[in-house]
Amino acid sequence: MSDPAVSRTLPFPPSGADGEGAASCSTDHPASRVIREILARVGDKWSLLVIGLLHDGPLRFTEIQRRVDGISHRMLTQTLRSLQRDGLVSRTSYAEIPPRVEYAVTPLGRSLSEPAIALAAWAAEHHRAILDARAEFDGDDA
Amino acid sequence: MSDPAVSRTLPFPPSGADGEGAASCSTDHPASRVIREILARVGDKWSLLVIGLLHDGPLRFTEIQRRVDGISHRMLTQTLRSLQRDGLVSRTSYAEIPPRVEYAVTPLGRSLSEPAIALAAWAAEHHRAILDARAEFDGDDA
DNA sequence: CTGTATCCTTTGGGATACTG
DNA sequence: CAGTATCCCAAAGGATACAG
Repeated sequence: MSDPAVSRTLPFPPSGADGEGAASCSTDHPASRVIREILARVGDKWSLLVIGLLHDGPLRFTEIQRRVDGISHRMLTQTLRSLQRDGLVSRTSYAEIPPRVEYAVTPLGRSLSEPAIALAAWAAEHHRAILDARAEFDGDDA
Repeated sequence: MSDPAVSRTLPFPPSGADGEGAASCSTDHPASRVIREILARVGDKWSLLVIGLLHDGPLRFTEIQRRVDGISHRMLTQTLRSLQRDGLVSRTSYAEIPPRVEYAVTPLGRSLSEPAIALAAWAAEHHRAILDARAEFDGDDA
């Protein structure tokens, strides 16, 4: 893990001290935009799931659908298009009958796995604590 | 391999060396549920934003609303309730007139900032690559 | 098998008015 | 100031049918 200049700062400077400089940001909330963009990209219901699944190796359309439990035909197509568009997965179609298409994560997509896994690890670690807090909040009127 | 010789466009090992162990999907999909739960929790439009904002220190309701650009009164209440319920932020109300309520991140909420920041760092780092990939995908029919 | 288009239900979320 | 409730619209997403 390489953490060059991204020290343990907060995602939100109190009054807009910009350190990212990702694009043309002349507005007031630079880090907000960053977080918003991640969420817009991988915050949907299936993207991270597909990325994680393909981490093991290339898979065909139907195989992905079989493995990602609950995803609809429509959403899988849509998710894969979106990921492909952003350069996170690659699509390779073979001119055969019946048609065969394989999807694989790109290096960029693979690099996303690292923070994603970190987040998943956090969830796994604190899952119980959240459930406890929730239970206490819900039925605390005792 | 009973596979016809078709040139693969991508140099990808079928099984990457996974060192994390937290989100590997090879055997079952235990990570799917975990990822789904995180996304359901912090994948919404405002939760991470509020968590990040409160990282600096406790803030009052109106102050949060002022700082999180674009959030509506309704969504702020709802977001704070949700975060409080999950034990990520704490709510302290002072019996004064006019009423004063302060919100602060709990240790649990603070621990979430770390992977969240990692994800934000990833986004900042690869933002340009994504934009490039997208531009190429969109207007590639030249 | 893979992909697109249509339909329809559910949910997220903004605006606003009202209460303590 | 902080919170709740109502209304309403737009986006997400599932089901299905159809095409290559």
